[in-house]
Amino acid sequence: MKATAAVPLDEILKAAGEPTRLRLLNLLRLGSICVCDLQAVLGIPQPTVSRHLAALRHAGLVLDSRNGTRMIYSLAPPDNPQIIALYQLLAQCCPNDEVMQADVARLKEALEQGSCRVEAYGPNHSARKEE
Amino acid sequence: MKATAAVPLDEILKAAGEPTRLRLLNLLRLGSICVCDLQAVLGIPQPTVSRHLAALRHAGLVLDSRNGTRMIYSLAPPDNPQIIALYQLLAQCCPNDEVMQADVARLKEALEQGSCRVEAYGPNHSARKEE
DNA sequence: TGTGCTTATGCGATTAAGCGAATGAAAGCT
DNA sequence: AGCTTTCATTCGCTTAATCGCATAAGCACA
Repeated sequence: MKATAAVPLDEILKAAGEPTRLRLLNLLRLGSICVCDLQAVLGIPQPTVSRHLAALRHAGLVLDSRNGTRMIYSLAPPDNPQIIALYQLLAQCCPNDEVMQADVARLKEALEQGSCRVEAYGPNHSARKEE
Repeated sequence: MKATAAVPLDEILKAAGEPTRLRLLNLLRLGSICVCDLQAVLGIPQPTVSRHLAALRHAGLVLDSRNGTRMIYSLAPPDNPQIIALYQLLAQCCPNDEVMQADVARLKEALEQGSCRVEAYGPNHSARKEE
């Protein structure tokens, strides 16, 4: 029963080392979000969002779970040193980034309007890993 | 007098998200090392080492200084949150990597034989930044 | 089954990354 | 100056990454 299949550190950093994927990771720090909401916040085509999310999933950085027709994405649980350290890095650096600040602002605005739904993390959070 | 010219986080992660560059960063955690010694430890062609070091330098992750015919590379000083967080990540993850363990072992072996020279960090450490 | 909504994937084109081999460039030594 | 050592850069090539567009696949509901 292995954890996240031990993704090499260079692959983790490569997955995170892309502007759009960093924005996705930053948004997912707030909770689980579906693809269409992520697309709306980022303002980029849906296939692009989906592909970047797939890249993050292959690197073991996010998990997905289906809710009806929607795929809910969330950050992978910090169950190994690499993920833990990366999340610390995100927590320290993302709040200083203007683009990410704007993303969070748009997400919260959509939240108040009820046009999207961010599920906060909880104990009963079943999500499949990898592939 | 700005620090490291504020390299975006995604560029920093992209620079670090490559196997050879990660090995270079890990070795430089031990001190400043010249190109030829890095080449010997990694066992890869010299132009390849030089190119990867240039990529790390453009990302603000390493500094270089000339000593005679040799270029001495060293980790950039942790003068901003991004660099600090990255170094924490390296410190937590690199010791668990077998390849990097072997690199360090080879470097220390070369050190004992006197065939290379690692300069530990000190106060009188002048190195030029960027370009 | 058919329709609509949401997400994933295939395809083609563009761009970027990486490497090997050769060449340049800089410094020290005789 | 000539030679050696050390390092950077160029060229050509191969491979990988990214994107836009179109299309397929999965689910819900009538």
